[in-house]
Amino acid sequence: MGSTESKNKFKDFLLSQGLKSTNQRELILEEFLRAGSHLSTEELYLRLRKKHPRIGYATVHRSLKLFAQCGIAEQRHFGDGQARYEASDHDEHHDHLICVSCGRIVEFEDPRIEALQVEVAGEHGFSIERHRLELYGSCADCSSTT
Amino acid sequence: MGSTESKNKFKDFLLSQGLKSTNQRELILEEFLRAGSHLSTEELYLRLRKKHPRIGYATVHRSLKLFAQCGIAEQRHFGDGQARYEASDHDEHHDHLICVSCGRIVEFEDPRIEALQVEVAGEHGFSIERHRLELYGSCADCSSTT
DNA sequence: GTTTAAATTGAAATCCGTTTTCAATTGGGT
DNA sequence: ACCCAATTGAAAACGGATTTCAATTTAAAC
Repeated sequence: MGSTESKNKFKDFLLSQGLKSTNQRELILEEFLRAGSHLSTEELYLRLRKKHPRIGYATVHRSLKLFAQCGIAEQRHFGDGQARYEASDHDEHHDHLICVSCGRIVEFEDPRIEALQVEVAGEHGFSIERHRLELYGSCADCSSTT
Repeated sequence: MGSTESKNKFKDFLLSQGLKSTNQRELILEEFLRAGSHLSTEELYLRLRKKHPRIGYATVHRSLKLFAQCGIAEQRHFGDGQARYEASDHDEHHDHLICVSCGRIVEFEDPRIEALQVEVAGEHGFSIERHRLELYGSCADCSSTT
């Protein structure tokens, strides 16, 4: 999903919900899209504060929730206790590789794994809505340094 | 891992660490093993309190951490914001199916998925230490009721 | 351009699960 | 029985997420 596309989608969402388009929301969305992946609320807030010191944490928090509601962002939890958000691609789902040493996060997808998940769930009578797959280990850089 | 086996392992662990075997720890371990799977600290605490009102929440919390340290329990997070503990089988790893409607948690394992995970990680230069796979959907009971 | 009602904002307060503090108690080696 | 270290439970502290509320801003109506 392109940057412009996300912005339009967000505007449509605001309109459809009777919500208002504000300067803060635009700034936060822009920084969110620019910053790239897997930011926590805190991290995004700190980045924004450099250029726009008057934006409050609560507004960043609320904006991220709106982004998630309207489908341009997704909330993730990687076990460090804080929520992270990523821009959503929507058609293509992906999972994550997380380096336990340096914290690097790599996205991947594998249709074979997805297919097996559906199969296994079916064997237990479940129909899957969504899933979470995270692989924790050492990335190439960190493996070689040890 | 059997109940007796877990208890012995815990006692060995306590000894090896210079920690003490106390009445509370025994009671908490027993209830934990009896209660079965995926309890939160709060839930275990409430169960214990019925029979042993003098056991404090903090002690339950600390005991669960000890169980995890010594390998007879594992901490899990299923996205409802609180940690859950399950008795660990140790040789056989398993993943989880979670019913989003009734909260039922089913364990499963699939060597084919595990193998693919290793393969995919390798393609990105990662060596896996551990992983987390959770499938969220509707169980048979809840699917039929809708 | 004004007016107006409703939504939004930011600072601070609150929430809620987790973890720590600390004085009192208990375990277990001597 | 004595001693010292570990343990306990109540309460406080913690940390991230969320809410409150008075002041401000939006945008629709006039």
